[in-house]
Amino acid sequence: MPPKPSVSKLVPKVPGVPGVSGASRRQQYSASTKRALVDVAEELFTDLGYAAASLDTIVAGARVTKGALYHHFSGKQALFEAVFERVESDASRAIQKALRGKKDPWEKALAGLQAFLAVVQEPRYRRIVIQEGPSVLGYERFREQEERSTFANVLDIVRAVLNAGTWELEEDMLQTFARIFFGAMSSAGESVSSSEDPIAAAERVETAIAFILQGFQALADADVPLPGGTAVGAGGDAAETS
Amino acid sequence: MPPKPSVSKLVPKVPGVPGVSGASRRQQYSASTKRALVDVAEELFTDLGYAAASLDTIVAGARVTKGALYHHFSGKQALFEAVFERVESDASRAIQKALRGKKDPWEKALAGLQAFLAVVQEPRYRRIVIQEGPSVLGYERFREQEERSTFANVLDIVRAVLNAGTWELEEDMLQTFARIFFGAMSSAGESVSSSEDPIAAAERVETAIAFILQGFQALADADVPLPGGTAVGAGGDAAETS
DNA sequence: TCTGGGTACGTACTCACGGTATGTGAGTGC
DNA sequence: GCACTCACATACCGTGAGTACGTACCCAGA
Repeated sequence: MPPKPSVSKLVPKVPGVPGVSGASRRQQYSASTKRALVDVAEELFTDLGYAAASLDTIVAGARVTKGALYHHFSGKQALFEAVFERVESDASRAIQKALRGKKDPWEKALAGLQAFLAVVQEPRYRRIVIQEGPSVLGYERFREQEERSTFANVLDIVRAVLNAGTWELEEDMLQTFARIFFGAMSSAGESVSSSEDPIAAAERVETAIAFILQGFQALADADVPLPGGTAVGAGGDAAETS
Repeated sequence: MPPKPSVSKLVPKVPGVPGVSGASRRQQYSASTKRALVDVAEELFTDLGYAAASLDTIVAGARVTKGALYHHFSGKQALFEAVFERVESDASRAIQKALRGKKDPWEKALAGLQAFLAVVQEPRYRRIVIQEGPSVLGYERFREQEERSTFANVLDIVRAVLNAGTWELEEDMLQTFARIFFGAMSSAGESVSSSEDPIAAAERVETAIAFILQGFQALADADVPLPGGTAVGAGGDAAETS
């Protein structure tokens, strides 16, 4: 049996401010419902997780039907990806904003660290990007996305800090350091936000990272080169305590 | 209609070595099918991921039915958890084995780092623990598990290294440092195993971490205290190149 | 040796959920 | 005013997790 006629429900969800929009009414409505879908999806994915957030619940929350959803997105994963990208780009912008104006690399690093720690404590970032991202998108796609947003910021900062030392790093090594710091801060951020005293925990993390950076500085001052070969062995000798 | 009688299929999957096992035949058979389920599940979860690995496929692979599965496990998630625990404990054992005999903290750290990097490149560890773990188990449960296995090793190493310096660290700070290193190495491990030249990438990671540890050592030698307060500000001053 | 009980499954089913096929009316360009 | 298409709504399907229930086999006790 074909679908019943049914009274029209195509009413504008948001009237659309007549300010700058040069799009037609149809386009405005369409964009509005699409945004509504992403909004609701973001909330439900954050609260329930990807698997537990059903499409029925999402479309109900956006007051549309699955037809609308599948018109705008190719499936559940694509919807998640849209949410993911928005959360990511928001995070990236927040970090860049914190970096604005900072010129000294160490100051920049500290500001970036604080901004990153703040971001990583947002429930939506934790859940959607860190927790569910890798398993829903697959690690490859996840990494691609990260690469050109939040991770790019970290790479920037690390580049600034390390090039401020006496060494000239090659790109691969820079990437490695950036990966290490990125992972360190992600993990630290998780532990901060799941701590019972997040403020104190955040301070500890800042202290720890700052300490590591201080170590860099000390090595730079002492003109210690980055060992390029196998491991620490070459210039490091058998290092006892002191 | 009630289920048809059906010919018996309860044949031993593994005859059971009569060596040490003091259990009855029934118990042996039971344990055998349970192990078979976990084996197949581990493989399928690793290859396909949690969501894409259906229970039907798993039980078919283990040549049993869902009845058997639900007799041994309360559900899909419980099965995953069993797999998770096994992978985790294997990893933990591998790391502990690498640490055996090492007395010098720095040597111990390097050995632990190498072992961890090796573990984190195993597909099953990457997929089941790092990738799917947090989203399937939920971050809390995931963390609990990690806390008493792989992370415990890292904490151990960090404790040894940091206490080898001139500082006496309080427990919270140790945990923070351990978290940071744990995250750093997880992330680094991921990047290593998804690199097109994993060996070179692993070397870079070792170099980077060793360099960070060298920084620690330099600070220890210079009797630099761990700043307890807010940030690096105090002793750091505006550090230009050199 | 027989028998009752409990363990270790097998079978058939339900229900929720992601995805699809198809219909339809409001906008839009002409 | 009219055809056409876009932006949805409706009804349906397949799959897969979980469940209810039945049964064969093992083992302990009499």
